[in-house]
Amino acid sequence: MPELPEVEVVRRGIVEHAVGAAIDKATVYDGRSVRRHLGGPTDFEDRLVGRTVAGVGRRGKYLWLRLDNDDAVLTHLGMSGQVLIQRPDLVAQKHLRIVFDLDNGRQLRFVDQRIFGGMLVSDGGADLPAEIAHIARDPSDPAFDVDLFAERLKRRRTGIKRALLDQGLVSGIGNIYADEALWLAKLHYARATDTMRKSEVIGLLNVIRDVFTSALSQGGTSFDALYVNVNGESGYFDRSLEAYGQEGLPCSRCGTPIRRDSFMNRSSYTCPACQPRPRNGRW
DNA sequence: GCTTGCGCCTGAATGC
DNA sequence: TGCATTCAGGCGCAAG
Repeated sequence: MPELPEVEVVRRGIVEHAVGAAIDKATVYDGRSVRRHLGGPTDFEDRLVGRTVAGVGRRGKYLWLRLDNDDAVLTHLGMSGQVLIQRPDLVAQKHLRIVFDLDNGRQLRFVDQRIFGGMLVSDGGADLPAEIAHIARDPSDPAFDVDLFAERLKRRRTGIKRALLDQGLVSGIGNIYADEALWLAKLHYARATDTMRKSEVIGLLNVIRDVFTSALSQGGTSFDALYVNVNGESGYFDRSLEAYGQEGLPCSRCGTPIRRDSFMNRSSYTCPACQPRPRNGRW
């Protein structure tokens, strides 16, 4: 699924290939991809015709097209979403859900196999859509407030992984990203947030930033004018994972087999030696 | 107010 | 072979 670096790559791709273009026509092929747009598919389409894309914003894994009337097209890729900029004559993808015909001779296509993602028109949301005002900044955002984050962690009564996955606390971190960051920082997912030392919090944030930065430098070259890369299998799956999905394989630091635990209806991977379970851990 | 768990989806992988 | 079941995941929402 697209992780934070991939979403930023998509944002930059849209900036390059769609900003300044007007939307001649919008077509929703699957209403489920706009289910969060309360006015329904027809209203969604109608409100975009004639609008110009003035810019592209991002908060966590959410993207939005800033429109010239101060509205926004809020977009989330979910687990399998792609945004493609293509020629209109290219054959439609199997899971093509939404198409914008742009006046620059291109189409902006939203393709999403599992429909966990979607789009909606946000009233007056060009600056920051109200629908995502509750989403925190990501650790690579210059305005991310480390002190505030550490303080809020301290007040939580939960485990560090839950906290990392809570987009209201810090955004952009999914299950894979969380497991890899915790492995790098040698922290167990059940570590109680209120026992975290400031230095540990800072170390964890630095690890997350490092992964983001290196992924971004690699992802930035992987698309051209006709394809804004959001390949669902790119990014993390191209890199070598240290913990996620490595059950039974030796930890690259110490050789202990990586273990898999069921956690929050999904999997968590840890090195039992490098990341020992805390005595007073919290889920 | 905070924490926890469900349900939305598809298709690949697995089980019988 | 073929059908049925399980699993993966982000996020909104409701229940605790």
